Amino acid sequence: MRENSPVPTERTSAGDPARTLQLLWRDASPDRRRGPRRGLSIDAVVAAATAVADAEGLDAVTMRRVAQELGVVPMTLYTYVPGKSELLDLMLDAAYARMPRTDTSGQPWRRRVTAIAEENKALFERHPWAATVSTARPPLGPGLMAKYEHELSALDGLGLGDVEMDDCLTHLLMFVQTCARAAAEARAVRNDGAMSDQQWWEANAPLLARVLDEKSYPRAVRVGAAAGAAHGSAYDPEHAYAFGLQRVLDAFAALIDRNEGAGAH
Amino acid sequence: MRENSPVPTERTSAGDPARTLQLLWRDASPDRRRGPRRGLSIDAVVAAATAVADAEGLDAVTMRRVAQELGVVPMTLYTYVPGKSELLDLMLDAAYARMPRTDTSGQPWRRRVTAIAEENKALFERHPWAATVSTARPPLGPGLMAKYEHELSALDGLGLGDVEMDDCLTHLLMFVQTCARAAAEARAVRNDGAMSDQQWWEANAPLLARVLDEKSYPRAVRVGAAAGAAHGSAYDPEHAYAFGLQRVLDAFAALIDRNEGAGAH
DNA sequence: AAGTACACTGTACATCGTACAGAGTAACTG
DNA sequence: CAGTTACTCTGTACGATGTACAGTGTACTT
Repeated sequence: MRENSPVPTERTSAGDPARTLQLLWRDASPDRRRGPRRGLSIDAVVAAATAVADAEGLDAVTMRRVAQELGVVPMTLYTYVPGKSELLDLMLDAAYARMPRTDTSGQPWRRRVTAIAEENKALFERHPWAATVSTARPPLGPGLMAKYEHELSALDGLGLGDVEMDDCLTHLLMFVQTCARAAAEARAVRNDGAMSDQQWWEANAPLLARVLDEKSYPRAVRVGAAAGAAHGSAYDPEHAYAFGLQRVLDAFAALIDRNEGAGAH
Repeated sequence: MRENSPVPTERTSAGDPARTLQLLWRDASPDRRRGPRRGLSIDAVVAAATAVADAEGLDAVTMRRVAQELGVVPMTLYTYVPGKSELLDLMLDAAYARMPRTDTSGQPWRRRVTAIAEENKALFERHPWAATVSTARPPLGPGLMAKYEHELSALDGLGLGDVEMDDCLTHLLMFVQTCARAAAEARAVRNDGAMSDQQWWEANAPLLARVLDEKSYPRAVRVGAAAGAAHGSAYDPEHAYAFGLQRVLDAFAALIDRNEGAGAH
């Protein structure tokens, strides 16, 4: 039997924001700490948690598991990190910080924007869990800041206003993250139960055919069949990304042209 | 202290797919059932769960809670539904089924597509939890089918191929759902802890100002400030939706024009 | 009247984040 | 040097969750 429950979106940034910021920026108040020397470091904890998440998904990242990975009892982690949410914040910001940022200055804007999309896609491929961490109240750490600065530079000089630049970037990043999340879910479902995509469709097809007559749902049946045939399966995340990215680029083109037209007069 | 853990995306469709389909289509094998009469109905269970989810969010939807709402012991629910995932499937498909579907035939395509977006936006406003339920392996019930059929009709007759129609619809729906999810998360964060958005920023501002010098992140500081000033807060879901929808429409326009151009010759 | 399939109940388990209280250690204070 | 204090690390414990499993009683079929 598979777990069939809601897909949890993990929240970040729960506790004291100031403390969280200090952690993100590694602003350890260098008071000569008294007691025993610390056996670990924040970075070690973050690295261990990230390793677990990369290898086995976010669900496997439990305080118990991370502690075990570090040869320590679970509660020990709480001397490094206020709680699990903050740990996720740190993981995410660290992942942002590690992203390679290719310099595309001088290249045409479509290539620049595509590079941003690809960099984010690569992030979510290396760290699928990152796509499923909620970023309401994002981790305002050095990683996110460097990422934001870098990505804005790809949208600079196109005649967009500051707010428009932010809007466009948000739009693009939401798109890439949504694709990554969908891909991660698709992968999770595939590996989850004993049931492959194929088996699932084979199990559903007969009953579905009986109940889904072409008279009631003519377009749905036709288009669903066409789409299913085009990409091999019910849903092809890679195709959705490729298609969607072209749409986003077209949309930006229209916006830029409009601004140029307005600016030209 | 707030919960700071990952935001769970609930999964659907875990158990036997055939059984799930039977439930979705209410294909109760009408074998003369033997034992005592059932005190409840699937619809009652789904309605109770939906009411809880609407009022208190998906986290409040536990088997214990739904059972209590129905004056029944938790395990009783399992005689109506194989598990929680299937319950979520049923909730979602029922919500799809209830969506009002405005007839926009004859109207210009931008208005038709906008109507689709608005209908989905309204769904997620009435049922915020619906945006957070994962739909890898969506609930292939009558609600989804009716929704799919209806939405395809808005994209019909524009010169798009069948696969393109599906791609466009997927792109649009992913966009709306992502906005709704972000809005739901923003709302959750607001109501979650004792901390309002304002308090959070006020708590963060001093430390952030100290660490975020304009030399290192010139664009980020400038654009971030501009965006924050434009909409009142750090993130304005309503604005992101309005902006993004125009982009999606522009993108569809480009695709349609291209097809017309190709078709014209 | 006997048998059977089913609805419903109660208890129980593993898992999670983390509160809380204790034990030991190193630096500061005198 | 001794005493205090702040800190690290540990062990135990709690409430919550989905649901497996083993009853208990009911209404239909034979």
